[in-house]
Amino acid sequence: MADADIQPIHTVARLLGLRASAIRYYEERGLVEPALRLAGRRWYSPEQVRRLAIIQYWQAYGLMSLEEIADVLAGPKATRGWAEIIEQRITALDEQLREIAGARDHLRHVLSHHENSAPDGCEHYEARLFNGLQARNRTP
Amino acid sequence: MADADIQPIHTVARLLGLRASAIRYYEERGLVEPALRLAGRRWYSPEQVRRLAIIQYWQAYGLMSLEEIADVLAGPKATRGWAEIIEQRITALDEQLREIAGARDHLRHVLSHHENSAPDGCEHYEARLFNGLQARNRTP
DNA sequence: GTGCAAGCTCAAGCCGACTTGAACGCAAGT
DNA sequence: ACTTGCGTTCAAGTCGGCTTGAGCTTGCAC
Repeated sequence: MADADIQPIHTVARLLGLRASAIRYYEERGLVEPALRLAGRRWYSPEQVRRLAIIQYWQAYGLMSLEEIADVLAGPKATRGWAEIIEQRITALDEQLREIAGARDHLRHVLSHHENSAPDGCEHYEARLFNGLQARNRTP
Repeated sequence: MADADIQPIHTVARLLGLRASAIRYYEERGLVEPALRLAGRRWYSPEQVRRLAIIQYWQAYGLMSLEEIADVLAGPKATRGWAEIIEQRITALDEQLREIAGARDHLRHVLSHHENSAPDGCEHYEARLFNGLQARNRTP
């Protein structure tokens, strides 16, 4: 019954909505390995499929780079900064949530107040636009 | 007094936290033009600076591609789908907000429940991971 | 008038995340 | 025996968004 769960690359790819080439690429980058190779061909166990799903999930919308995912998946044994990476990510995601919500409201505003004009040249923008700026310019 | 508001490229770049090369690139892609050229050199009015700020704001976090921003900035006169582009973006941003919030909670969970183990191999994941999958696999 | 920093243009390079193409391997069906 | 159809490797290409480098021009200070 255990062997029935093991799947070839295209099956996994189709299940996850990935291309086989992407899976091979993840392997090349050290993120995942097939459970087994038969005559050179890759076979994946449910465990690896889950791992691929995690990779895909974390990587969606560019939330984490493959390298960061690799670090996190390697776990505490391999990476000193494991928890730190995740904490940083959480902070970054919170920031990102605020930014995106702001951008969305901003677009809603454009839609409701500027139906007959290009969206630039409106004073309503100023505040939001340049608030963001001040935040960004603290660093450089 | 109006002329006092007009600024050369590096001043604008510094103000916005951009590189001059990025501003030239935006111009090449048709997103912005200097108000004036003196002996070939670019000078920007507050209007253009605002436009650059908009570009930067919308482009942050890959929320919109430069091409989409160009379309939206071109306005109703130039683009039939102006409002549609923005509506699509709003929808996409809402979706993105949900995804990112989910990912953040997910990471929080990893942090609190897996301090001593690699984050894969945990059943808590399954639901969220494969829910997302089902959504993604409706299309292909 | 001589330097030299800053600007300009144009082409090429870079990064991440893949995809694509060429050339080949292996196993099953007819 | 041979074709079909995935599979494999490795190198090179693609895309977006810039950056960098070469080679030339300008503006300003001394």
